[in-house]
Amino acid sequence: MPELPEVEVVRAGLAPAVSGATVLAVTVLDERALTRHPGDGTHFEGALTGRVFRGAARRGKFLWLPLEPAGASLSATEAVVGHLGMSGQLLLRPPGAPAERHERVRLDLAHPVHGELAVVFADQRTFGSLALDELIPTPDAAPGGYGSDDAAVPTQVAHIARDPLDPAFDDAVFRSALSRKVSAIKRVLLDQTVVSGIGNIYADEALWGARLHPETPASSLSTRTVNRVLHEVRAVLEKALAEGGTSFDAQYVNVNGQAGYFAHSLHAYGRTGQPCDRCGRPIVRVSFMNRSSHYCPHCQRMPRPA
DNA sequence: GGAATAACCTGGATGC
DNA sequence: TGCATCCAGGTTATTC
Repeated sequence: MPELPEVEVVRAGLAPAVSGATVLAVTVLDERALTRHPGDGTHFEGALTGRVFRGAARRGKFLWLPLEPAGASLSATEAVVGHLGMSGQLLLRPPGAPAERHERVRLDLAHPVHGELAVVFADQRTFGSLALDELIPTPDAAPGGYGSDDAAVPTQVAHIARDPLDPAFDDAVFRSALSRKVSAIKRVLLDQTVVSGIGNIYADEALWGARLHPETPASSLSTRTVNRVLHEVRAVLEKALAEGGTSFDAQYVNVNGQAGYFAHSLHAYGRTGQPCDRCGRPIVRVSFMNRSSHYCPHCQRMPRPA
């Protein structure tokens, strides 16, 4: 499932291909891919055709492609915002390539150096989406996301917190937010308004690394423990990024359709019944927030109530 | 206002 | 073999 490392791999692959490229044509095959777009498919096609992309940026699991000002919107700044949901893929294909399975939207581009190419948005479970959105200034005047120097962020991403790998991420703000949350630490890690980019896989992995039970109340954690959680979150995200992300099946691939290798490095997620890499006792799986939590009941014990 | 829960969605895996 | 059911989970609307 695309979390921060997977989305960053996609962003890094898209950036050189779309920067400076002109949109020749847009084909919307399934309007369910435009649930976040304010208009219909025809509007999306008309609004994008002829526009020029400036690059590719990302915050958490959201990525966006800023556009050069054009036509009536000379004074406005806009971007195509994308979210991969659970199964979305953004693929680079040669012009005229046959339709991908579950292809929803195709952008035909002309790049000044690379020539013509197609950006294909394919999505099996249709949780992902594309949208044309306005860019607004960031409150802290720092770059809106990784991959862009512009202090701007799409309106649809403005409520999302910065991710732990963002140079502008404020550790003190994160510690303060946790101290006010009575919810379980895993629930807080999945809350994209507190810290972005972490999904079920990396939350389980970071908590395993920090030796914390997923149900531990966030507000009960000491400053030292919160720092340990942050350290583990960053470590697991950076390692996953270096290994190209986590792929269990065909649901996550980079822009060239290749899978990542981080699934081989997992310690907790998806290892139900297998021995813990620290103590050898079996990893357990429990239901949590309509999904699953994987942890070692020996290494990650629930603290006793005060 | 904060926290918890349900709904959205498709296809693979599993059981009968 | 075919059908029904379960499961995966990011985001958001709804409910408490």
